[in-house]
Amino acid sequence: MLMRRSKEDTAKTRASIVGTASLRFRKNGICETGLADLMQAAGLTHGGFYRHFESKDKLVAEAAQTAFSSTIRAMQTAASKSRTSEGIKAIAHEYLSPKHRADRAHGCPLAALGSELARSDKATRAAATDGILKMIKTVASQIEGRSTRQAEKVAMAAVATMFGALVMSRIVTDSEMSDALLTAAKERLAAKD
Amino acid sequence: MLMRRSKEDTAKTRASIVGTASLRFRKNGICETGLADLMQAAGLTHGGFYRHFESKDKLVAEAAQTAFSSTIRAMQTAASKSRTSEGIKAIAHEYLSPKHRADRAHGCPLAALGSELARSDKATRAAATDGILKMIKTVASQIEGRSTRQAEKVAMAAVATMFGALVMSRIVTDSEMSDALLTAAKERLAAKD
DNA sequence: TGTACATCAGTGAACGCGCGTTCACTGATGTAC
DNA sequence: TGTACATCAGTGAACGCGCGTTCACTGATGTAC
Repeated sequence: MLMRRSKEDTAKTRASIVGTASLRFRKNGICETGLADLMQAAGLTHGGFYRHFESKDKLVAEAAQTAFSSTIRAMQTAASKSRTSEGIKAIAHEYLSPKHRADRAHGCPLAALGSELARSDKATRAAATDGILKMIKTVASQIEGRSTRQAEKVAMAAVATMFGALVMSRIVTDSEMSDALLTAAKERLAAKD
Repeated sequence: MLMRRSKEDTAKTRASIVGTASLRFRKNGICETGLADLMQAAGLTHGGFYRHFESKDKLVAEAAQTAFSSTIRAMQTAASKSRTSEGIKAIAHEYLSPKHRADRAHGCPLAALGSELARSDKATRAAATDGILKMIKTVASQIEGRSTRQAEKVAMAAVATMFGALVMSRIVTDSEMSDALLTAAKERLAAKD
């Protein structure tokens, strides 16, 4: 049993708790995820939690930020693989895929936790706001022939459509309807307006 | 202290529990709402809960159904007040209003509980599926000049856009951005595709 | 560079609390005769 | 129609459990001399 670690180890432990939390919150929900389980999943005992975080709420804010970052990165990667004119289609193809639908833990935190985030404290909502804005800007950057302002408006609606469709596709018990929701959103995003 | 009630009273009590639950779940979340608080809000003690429901999960499924019904009714009412060609605009105007954004308890359960519903048991998700389908059909009935199948596809994307935008507008801490999200979705829905 | 000591990451037991659920009890309702 | 009794809605105390959080303790790290 090792006690006090080097500063490097401490930072690694902290990052591991945040990373584990960002997966488990997305998979099972924030309220439904206990700190003891979480710490065990990160290979630690629950007592040590408060050496790294003031409260569960503080961890939630950090875990949300981490989750948004990784989703934004995935969107940028998807877009970078195609011409700008096809960028939105590429993002939508990944976002609205059966793979993303099936893997909440590694997917968009907005889709995994949206309604819980709306009830979270200021710090978590601020982190989510930043993440949402970056998602919108990422999508907007793929829109040609419009002012930044107009492109962002279109991007806001596009993100809403993708996120809304993915959540519904996850709720629905009818698999044909679930697929249809993903397809309908994809077609809508591909259409000129 | 009155004991056993008439059948009529029993039915009223049951309906009151479901109604109270549908409000409180939407306001505070399902996991965050305790049965003791819930029963107290309905004017009862917690012990009596199991005379009406097998478990909390069973109540959740019924409360979801109730919440969806009232939202669908509101959509139908909004649409019925305008010409069919303007029906979607009328629905979007209500759905994407600051009033709806501010009042989770009486609003759309998909927006209030979306990500929690995705993690709920089969019965609750089945109730939500029914509600989502009826919402889509309500919107689709306002679309002219398309086959039923095509109208439903467009309606799926429209519901996704409205629901997604409302949830984001509730999360965001920047009130200008929150308004912009509602407006952007409204404009997108008003546009011909 | 080597030694003495303060720091603090991590442990594991314990805190009070509220959770969903169960149960013995009460007494008006509804039923059987 | 009137009486005797079974039903069961609602009460309030209790169940075990897991929650977020606290704390005394351990001992390697990092620092001061």
